[in-house]
Amino acid sequence: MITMLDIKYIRQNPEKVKKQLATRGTDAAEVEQVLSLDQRRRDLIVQTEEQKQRRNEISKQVAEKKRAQEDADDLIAHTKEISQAIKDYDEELREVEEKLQGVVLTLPNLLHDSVPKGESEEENIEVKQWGTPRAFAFTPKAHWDLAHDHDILDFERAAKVTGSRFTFYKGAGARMERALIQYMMDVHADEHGYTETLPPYIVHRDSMVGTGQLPKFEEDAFGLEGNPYYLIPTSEVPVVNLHRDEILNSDDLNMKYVAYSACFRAEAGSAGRDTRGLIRQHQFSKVELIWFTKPEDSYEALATLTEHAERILQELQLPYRVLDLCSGDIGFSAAKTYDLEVWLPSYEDYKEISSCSNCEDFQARRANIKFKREVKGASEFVHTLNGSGLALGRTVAAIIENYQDEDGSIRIPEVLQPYMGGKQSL
RNA sequence: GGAGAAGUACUCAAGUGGCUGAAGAGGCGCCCCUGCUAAGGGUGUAGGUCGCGCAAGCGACGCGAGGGUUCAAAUCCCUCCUUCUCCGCCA
Repeated sequence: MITMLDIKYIRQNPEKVKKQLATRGTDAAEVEQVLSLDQRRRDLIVQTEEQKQRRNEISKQVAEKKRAQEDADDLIAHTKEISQAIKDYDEELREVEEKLQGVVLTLPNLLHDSVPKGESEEENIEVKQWGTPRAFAFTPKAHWDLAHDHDILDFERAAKVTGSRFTFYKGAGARMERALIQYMMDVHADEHGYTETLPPYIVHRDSMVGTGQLPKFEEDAFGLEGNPYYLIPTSEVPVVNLHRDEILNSDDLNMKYVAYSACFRAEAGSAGRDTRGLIRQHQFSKVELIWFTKPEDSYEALATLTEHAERILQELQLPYRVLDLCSGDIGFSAAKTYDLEVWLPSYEDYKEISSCSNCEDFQARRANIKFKREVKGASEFVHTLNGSGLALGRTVAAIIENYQDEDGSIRIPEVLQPYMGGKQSL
């Protein structure tokens, strides 16, 4: 039985949970339903267990009689009845548990106390700004126009090959994305101490449930027809599930993984938004940072993880800001999230390029990931964190736009030059 | 994809219908001996989930997963998953 929110906690603090979830738009009726199903479930367990205990006792007597070569027909007849009763209780129990799971798996995580209250992204709080958006002496072009001029991104032909919201990278464009992957992986693996991974891009349903994409957001995912598989929307899914159903050694925490992968998102519900360029694609690349920590370490870890992502933006000399997401904008699995937003001249605004979240024990419960402090001690759920370090398509867009010059050339950030054969500009 | 074999506790491994939550060994804990180490002797421990209970505690489930047969299943039957070996195919 998977519990996403601790069912005991809900039972003991129903009002608190209702109030908490209301700030992220969850109806109190759902909590009520959980409570009543939980009550019914426990009643059934008590009843079925009573019967099972009786059956076990009688079975023991039957065994003794049989061994003593005595007749046990009356006892056997009695057990038959009991067994039928058990079957009936178990049947109902199964139904109740299924219903309970159905509801409980769609409840979002509880928020950390520090999360600002708010309805929408309008109410996110800016906690930091780094760098200054460049004052252009000319009218800057959007990355899709620059990319067209340089013939490094081909949206038209990608549409021909696949459909809208796909991109064909070409020449220096393809090279730049590869350079960014290399550069980011090197920084995180070599300097920040992450274990480098290259995960599967396809996972099964349980993994998607484990990290919280399913069952609630089926329409956002790409499922493989005819197979119980899904394309990953982020490498957070395979990497967090790396340790599903495991009890980790306390000495091995914190565990830090960096993963590069392509990510696939159906982007249901975002028709008409960010239709041009690299900003919103069905497939994009991302370098992702994932931590497994002890509960007491997770908020310090969130700060560190966010700094690691920020460092990439700083070294690329891209102006950005950090937002503390409000209750209405925060993701389903997260208890606390900081978004990094990079300055995009074509938007004349900041645009999300990284999202760093502490999921606390929400994913750990779903994916059953625990740790032990001592050999003989009780096991506890770990905390999981994830953050983009960074999303690559948007990084390419940001570089192209922020590094353009009046003559249409695009300079290459210094840290990236060694990864691009020493080239200094396009 | 085809044909075989196997999946038991932290690890290896016995068990083929009832007295088995599961022999044995390793490991691990404690004690003794050996002036260190290695080795030896003794002894102890067995994980997890769920429920009831203020608690001590009690109970249920559990031998890859899920069903079934039976009064009773680690043990019999079915389905699935994984691993290994052989064959085919492929980057």
